[in-house]
Amino acid sequence: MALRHAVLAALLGGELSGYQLTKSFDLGVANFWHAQPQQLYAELTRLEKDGLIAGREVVQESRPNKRLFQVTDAGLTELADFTAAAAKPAFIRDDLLVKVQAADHVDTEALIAQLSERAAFAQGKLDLFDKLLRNMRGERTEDEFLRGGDPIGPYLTCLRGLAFERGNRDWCQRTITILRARARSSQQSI
Amino acid sequence: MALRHAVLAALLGGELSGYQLTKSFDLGVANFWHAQPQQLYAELTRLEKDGLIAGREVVQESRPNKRLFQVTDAGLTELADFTAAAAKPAFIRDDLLVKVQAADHVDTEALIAQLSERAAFAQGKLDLFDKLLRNMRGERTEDEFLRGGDPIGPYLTCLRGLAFERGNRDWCQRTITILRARARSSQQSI
DNA sequence: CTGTCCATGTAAATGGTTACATGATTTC
DNA sequence: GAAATCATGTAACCATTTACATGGACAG
Repeated sequence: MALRHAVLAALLGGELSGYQLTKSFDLGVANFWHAQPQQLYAELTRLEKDGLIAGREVVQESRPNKRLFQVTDAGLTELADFTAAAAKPAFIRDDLLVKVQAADHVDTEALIAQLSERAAFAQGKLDLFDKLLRNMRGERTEDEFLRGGDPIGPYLTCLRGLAFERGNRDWCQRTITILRARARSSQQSI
Repeated sequence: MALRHAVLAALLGGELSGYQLTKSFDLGVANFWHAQPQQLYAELTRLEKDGLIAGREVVQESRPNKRLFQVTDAGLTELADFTAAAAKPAFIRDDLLVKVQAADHVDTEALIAQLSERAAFAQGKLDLFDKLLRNMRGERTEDEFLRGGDPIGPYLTCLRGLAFERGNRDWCQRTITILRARARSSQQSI
């Protein structure tokens, strides 16, 4: 049951509406978790019912009203308890890897197409994360920010997201190169 | 619905029993997917009913009988179709990252304890993957194996697993260092 | 004689995805 | 005039986890 804690963690930066939460969880800005809008709205309702967040209505004129939520003291306690408890290891679970696992038995071109797409996607996220990091640290160098910048949590998770996507991109590109080379040499031997 | 394809991909290497499948999916040997034993047994039943795998009973003396499964032609077709279809992007979903996201609001020591544990876990997987890779390529150098070794699929996914766990370990260690340094300097300023 | 490995499941509960629904406003 | 953005949900379905169950063989 970590979605609730992910939402709590996301709200620590300041109050947000369901819609704004949706945006951050969607664009991968919240690289520490991923969730559908429907899940978020449902979770917000539950969290408020349980008193872990408090919502306030904001009336708007030329757009629908919205509710902004912020973490309560009870919410902070809940997060502290969650942090103290043991974390389960995170496993990879990826369609694309399943396909590559079967590489010897499926069409190489189809595989390469998907790897390219994934590499491009990863590059997109890389660019985004890079921008976010620069934004967070402002004028400071990375070292300066890491030593005393504030808040540090989102910066650290963003660094993990960056490394993950870099790993993704590099592996995809390398795999493409390998598969292409093998395709060429097996053609020659026919 | 990719568990079925993960199972099919895992069976490509040769026929396996449910129990043997369990082992590989458990130990992270199948780094492309992760699943509980119960899920695997259920999926095997379904796959056999759908004719994508065929099982044969193996009678044993001093241990329970078992059923070995292998992929049928229909199963291979199914895998090919799956490979041709677009893959969804893989998202990180990790308890530990949620905790780090909240780093500014929770106990630093608890966080560091968890990061150390994760780093050790990642190191364990690194060692395992390294051994697996060496096993697969035998006498050959990595380059030789990548150029013509067989099967290549499992080798490629294992490389991804290796890179992922290396990323995990390095990030955990770096994060620990950063958090410790900050804890020290904030103590001095009190 | 206790614990681990082999071997296979069922049942209940929780978590996540997909499809559907609504309606005003601003931007192209 | 069409599409995207803001704003919030409900309902049905699928996937995953957790708990429970069984039983012989072998190692310490």
